[in-house]
Amino acid sequence: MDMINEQELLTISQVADATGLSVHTLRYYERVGLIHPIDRADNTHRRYTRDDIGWIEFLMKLRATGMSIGDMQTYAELQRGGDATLPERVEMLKQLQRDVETHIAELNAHLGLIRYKIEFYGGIIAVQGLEPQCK
Amino acid sequence: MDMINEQELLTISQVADATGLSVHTLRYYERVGLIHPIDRADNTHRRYTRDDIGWIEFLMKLRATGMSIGDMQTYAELQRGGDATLPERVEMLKQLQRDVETHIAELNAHLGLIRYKIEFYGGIIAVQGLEPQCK
DNA sequence: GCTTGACTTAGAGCGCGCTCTAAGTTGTAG
DNA sequence: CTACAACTTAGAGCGCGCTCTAAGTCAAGC
Repeated sequence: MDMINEQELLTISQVADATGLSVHTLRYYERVGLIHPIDRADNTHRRYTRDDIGWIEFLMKLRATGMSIGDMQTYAELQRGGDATLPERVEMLKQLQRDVETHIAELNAHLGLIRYKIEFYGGIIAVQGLEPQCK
Repeated sequence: MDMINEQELLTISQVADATGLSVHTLRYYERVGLIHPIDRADNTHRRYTRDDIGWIEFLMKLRATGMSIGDMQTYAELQRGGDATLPERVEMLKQLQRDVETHIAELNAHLGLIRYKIEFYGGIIAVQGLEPQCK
């Protein structure tokens, strides 16, 4: 149906569409080493593989957890080091896990206060709405 | 025991210590309207009340949920409008609640992947550690 | 009288994470 | 042959949320 699917290679704008990142951001990520140097077709245009997309989607998840670009660079660098770097990567993931757990706990606590305020203010509004009739 | 507790008024650096914000940030928050113009002693130095601290701590919680300075300005402005603005403030809080709930759900999903990777990589490391002995 | 230290202001500067611009190349369609 | 669209690069610019600087005021202690 689609030539692109058959050759399994994607242009940068197709990857942008697929991931939600802009083409600018995709090039920026490659420039700073978050993505390995992408293979080229006709020797200039990037051609991404399905694996590249998988890695980019993983990067986006790391970002969404709050990991900094700097730490992601470290992680990407380790990844390129192969299995020998697995212990270090696991250590980074464990630290991230702790950070995210702490963050979620904090958000839940604040959520409790927000809900309380909504309830409390809601009660005041209800009373305000009643008063004119009561008088 | 402490004169400050008796007069219930605090200097900017005491508020910085109490809240964890820097004196720079406290002045910045006031400048941009997140904090109402603080009363002055000797007509220049700020003197914060306990209520001011309460408000600042609430601001910090809004920030920690990811609310932007812009939205906090809107909220602070409404707050100054008194009870008449309660419905609008409740609407903002309800939107914030939805956003935070969505964010927590996303973090939990990513946390699941992180835990899976820690497990998976941990397994590989264990096998790697065994191999030399097995040979 | 002089120094020290805590405060004041207006406004400049900064780190992060993109985001965009300018100028150029290449490939295809009309 | 020309126009157009999609890509390329190096590097500048931007929005956010602080963070800091410079210059000045003021009060207390030596």
